[in-house]
Amino acid sequence: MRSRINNNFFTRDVLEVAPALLGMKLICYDKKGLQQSFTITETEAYRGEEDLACHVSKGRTARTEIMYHEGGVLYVYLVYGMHWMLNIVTGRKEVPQAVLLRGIQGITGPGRLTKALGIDKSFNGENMSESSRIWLEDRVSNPLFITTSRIGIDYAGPEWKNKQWRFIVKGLPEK
DNA sequence: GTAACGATCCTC
DNA sequence: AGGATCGTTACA
Repeated sequence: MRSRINNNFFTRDVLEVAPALLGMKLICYDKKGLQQSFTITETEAYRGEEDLACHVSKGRTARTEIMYHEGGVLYVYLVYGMHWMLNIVTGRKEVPQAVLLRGIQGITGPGRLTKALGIDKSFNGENMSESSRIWLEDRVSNPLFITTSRIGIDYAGPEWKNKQWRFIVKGLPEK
């Protein structure tokens, strides 16, 4: 029996948490109230105000306030007017970081992921170690993974664009 | 009040 | 290659 991941896991640095999420089970109730289970296959790290790809680099605002919370809560926001992005806040209080969930088994792409799970704005701020509708369960083994640069952040400039902060389970089936 | 811009995805 | 589509943000 796997156990629910508690807050000690999320309060670590995002660069530890992002790869450690690979292979974990994301349990979530869908729109019909049915419990669904998904293996996490792709994540991306966003780390602090100095990281020009991270939303908090543009200042502490109403939207990004949740990233300053202690790790373990969700940061959900809308991009391009139509896609919800699901992030897990990490690190200690006042240390703004988050992991973007980009893929789960059978589904690639952060927008497709939230659509499949029924994630929307109502999940913003949800606590992963206490929520009754979404949580994580420990992995059985540590999957091998590769790293690449992050996607869709050209505006952040080469230094941050080139950080190998995207983590993908190795050997995923094609499409 | 207005305007610009996305941590994307689908279709052509 | 281009369009969809709207919340957030900055600025007047």
